[in-house]
Amino acid sequence: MMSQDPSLSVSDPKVLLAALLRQALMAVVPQYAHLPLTLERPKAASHGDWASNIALQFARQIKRNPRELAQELVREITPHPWVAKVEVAGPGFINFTLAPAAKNAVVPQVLARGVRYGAGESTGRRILVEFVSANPTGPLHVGHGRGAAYGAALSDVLAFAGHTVEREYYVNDAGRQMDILALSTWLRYLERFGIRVPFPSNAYQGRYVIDMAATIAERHGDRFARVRAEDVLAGTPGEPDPERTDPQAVEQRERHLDQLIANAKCLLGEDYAWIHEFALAEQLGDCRDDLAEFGVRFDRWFSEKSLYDTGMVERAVETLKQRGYLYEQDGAWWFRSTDFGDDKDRVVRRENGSYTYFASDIAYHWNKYERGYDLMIDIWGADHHGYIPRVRAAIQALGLDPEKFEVALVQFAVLYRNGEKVSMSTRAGEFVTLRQLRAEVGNDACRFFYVLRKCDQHLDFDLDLAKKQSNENPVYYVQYAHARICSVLREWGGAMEDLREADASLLTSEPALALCVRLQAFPEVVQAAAAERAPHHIAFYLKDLAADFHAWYNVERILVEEEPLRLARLALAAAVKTVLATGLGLLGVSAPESM
RNA sequence: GCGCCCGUAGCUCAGGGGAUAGAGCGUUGGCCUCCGAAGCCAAAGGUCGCAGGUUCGAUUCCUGCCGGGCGCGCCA
Repeated sequence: MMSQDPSLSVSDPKVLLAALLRQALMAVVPQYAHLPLTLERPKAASHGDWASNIALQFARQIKRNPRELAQELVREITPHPWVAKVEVAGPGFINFTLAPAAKNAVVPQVLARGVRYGAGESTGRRILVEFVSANPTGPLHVGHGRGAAYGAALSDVLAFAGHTVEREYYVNDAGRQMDILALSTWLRYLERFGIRVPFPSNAYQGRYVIDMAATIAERHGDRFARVRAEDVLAGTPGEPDPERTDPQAVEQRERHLDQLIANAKCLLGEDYAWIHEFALAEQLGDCRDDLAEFGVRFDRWFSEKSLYDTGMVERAVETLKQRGYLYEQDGAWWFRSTDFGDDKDRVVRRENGSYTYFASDIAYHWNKYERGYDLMIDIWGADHHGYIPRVRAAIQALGLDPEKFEVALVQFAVLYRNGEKVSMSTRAGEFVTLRQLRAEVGNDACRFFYVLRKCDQHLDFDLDLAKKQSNENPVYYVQYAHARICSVLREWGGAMEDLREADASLLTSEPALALCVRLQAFPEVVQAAAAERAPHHIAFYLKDLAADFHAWYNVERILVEEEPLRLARLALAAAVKTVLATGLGLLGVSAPESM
């Protein structure tokens, strides 16, 4: 692992310093030389480029005065051309100041590795990321958009960090919600033929349902309309007063809807399945197209229905029963999730014999485990947080390792226009769709804004800011830096290959070296973003990188007369361009050559 | 009531057991004979919600409170 002679073949200053410190520890306190080392970038420039607090952290257990220990360690640190200064500061920090050569050495490294600069070595870990997984019962809205942007960016960051990542969308194609969609479509279709059944308040209100009904009518005429309104309504309790929100009224509305569904199935026979499938295909196709246009792709669309078809759901429930985690009460089968810390036990099989959503979800997660991943990350809306304990409980009850299961909760996104909240009501069908948002602000701004916050933070999405094509908009700020570099490279007109030979040691100004240090930090940022499941680190890094570039650009001319210096500066600019493009790519944002 | 998330500059937010707490926007003042001014530089702006605790050291960790958001179905 650690080189015996750190002066040889070290390309990363941090690795070098760690080795030097380790050697010093061996010399001073050999019995504690195994202690974990900490090296961090100090906030204040006067504290050097890297600082270690080991003397402070271990002074007590070594029973030494921290400053003295630090001084002794410093004396034992082997001189190295990359290290300009080592000093003890404050209560016992060891501050390292690097020589310019330790910083500008990053430029040829970036150019050599190109788009792979910053990529971690393959870990061999297989990670499954499941995200979006919205019911295909209507268009994706802005909340789904955030989950999509976060999941896609996280997946890409994990993959870039060295893991083997699969992206999956769980399609809820088997439940009651799909029946409600099929019913809604059919009722809208009947309306076209003058068969007036009052449209239930809890059915899908959206315009897209009417559109689907029109499509069916165009293709099949009145094939599904040979019924009478009274037959459709037969046996329904009717809808209570729309004003009523008491439990009885809510319950009656649901019964009303369920009876309509039952009647539809009965009246349509085989044709019901046709409408059901048509609606599913339409909505899923729409969703898929929407996400593809958004730059979000999946390796697998996993059907909930397939879990029933292959008997997985039944098998999962039976297994839990055999293991003694189920009991019968009120005609339903309950899972003892409280045995594993859940607030209450949960129904897996209803009184009427049908399985709950939870049952198929148990089967789904079991299936994921059987596929042998090292880690499974589910990305859910924050409103599902109460669901975590029961899924984890089921995993444990099946004898699976809960450590391999992780949930990232994504908080809501609230849109603001003209400084005011854009109101959204799912009930009235007045929600802003992801499509509308993308059309209004563009894919790049959407993707960037969505991942600008950590996922557990509420997101205020300022539409006006996202649309602005100016310096106020962070997306353009970063993209502008990229375009600006492309412009300079065009102006120069040479070949990238020539830049690999450039003498980066000529880069010695403070702004140029600061930029080099920023480039050096990129691999660390990638690793941190992956480990913390926090792609927003990439976004913030890109803003910092762009800022450092603009600052340098404004004080030093790149296309100077002297050939070696010109090539050195071009090489630095090209390295920045490479990392900007890589980082933007991880977030699904384009890196324009001009704008 | 219980659970989860959040309280950091006027606004939106990073950060996080250490040394003087950061960025963008907004405000104010500068910088284009010069590679893209969609840029840069500078100024101003803070009791890191409140109170205890742990620690050599807390804005960071723990507890309690206050404030905001979201959940708590034989829905998915």
